[in-house]
Amino acid sequence: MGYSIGGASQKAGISASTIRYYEKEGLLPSIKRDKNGIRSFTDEDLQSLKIIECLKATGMPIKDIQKFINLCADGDNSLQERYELFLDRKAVVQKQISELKEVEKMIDFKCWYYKTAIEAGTEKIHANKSKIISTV
Amino acid sequence: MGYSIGGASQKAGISASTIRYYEKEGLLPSIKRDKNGIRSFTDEDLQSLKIIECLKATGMPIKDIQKFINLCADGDNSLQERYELFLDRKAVVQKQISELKEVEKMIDFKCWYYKTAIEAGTEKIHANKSKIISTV
DNA sequence: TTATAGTTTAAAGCTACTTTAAGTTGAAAA
DNA sequence: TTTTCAACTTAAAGTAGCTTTAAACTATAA
Repeated sequence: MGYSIGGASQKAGISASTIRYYEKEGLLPSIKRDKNGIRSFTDEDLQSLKIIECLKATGMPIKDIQKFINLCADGDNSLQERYELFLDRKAVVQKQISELKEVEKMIDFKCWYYKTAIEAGTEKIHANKSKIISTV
Repeated sequence: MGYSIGGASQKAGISASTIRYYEKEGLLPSIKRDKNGIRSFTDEDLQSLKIIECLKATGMPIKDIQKFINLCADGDNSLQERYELFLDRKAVVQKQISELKEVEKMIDFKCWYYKTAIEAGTEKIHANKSKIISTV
């Protein structure tokens, strides 16, 4: 029987309208319909959605994901190309993680900045550190 | 003298048009202009840009960043609120990091999947692992 | 003095969705 | 049996966060 779009949406944690949009953009070419035109999702379709979300999480544009989906349809001919695609994505996601760690450091600093300012009753205690601290 | 928008753009690693957009959205209320209307950025303005980028990196919408900028103008009255905002953002960024680590794991799996498939000459070696592996 | 490089604004274009509107379908309640 | 309700369908419009384009202005270097 498969899942309805509502069921697939719940299982995948993606809104139904986003799934429809992905299908329209060619990211889900294998989704079947019943005689009334209602979509029926298999477990494989849900796995495809997971891969799509994974690539999207690395910041890959929809059009590039669509190209990857096309590569999959090419079968064994595109194995090397798909391998390299994931090697590239690994580098991207590692960069993203290290950038977010820097962001976390900055946030930690701001937490300290405000905590000490609250204790002192005023932000002024951090004055004349202009090179290090902005007023924003 | 301060920096021109081009100089600020280079220093901050943000495009000039994005900076203009941020100013228009009220994220940079303190940027001065010369008599001809040309923007002049101080080092403090660049620091503000860094904080904006930091909040944006946590996925904070422009409108919420704008609210934070307004809080800053409230001075010491909003210290507690700003502190809590950064505590929230710390939790968000930590979640983002752990999610990206999961994404990296999935990519690692895909790298292994394609590497072994290339060695075998075909993706078929991974057949009947349907619960674990999708064809996409 | 005239290029050219950089600035300005407003408006249009783009991506990745989300929301709305109007219609269809199947099952449960009256 | 009828009707009502939730869930599905599509097309089109709306939104966020930029980017690009067009037309105008300005400072400096050749």
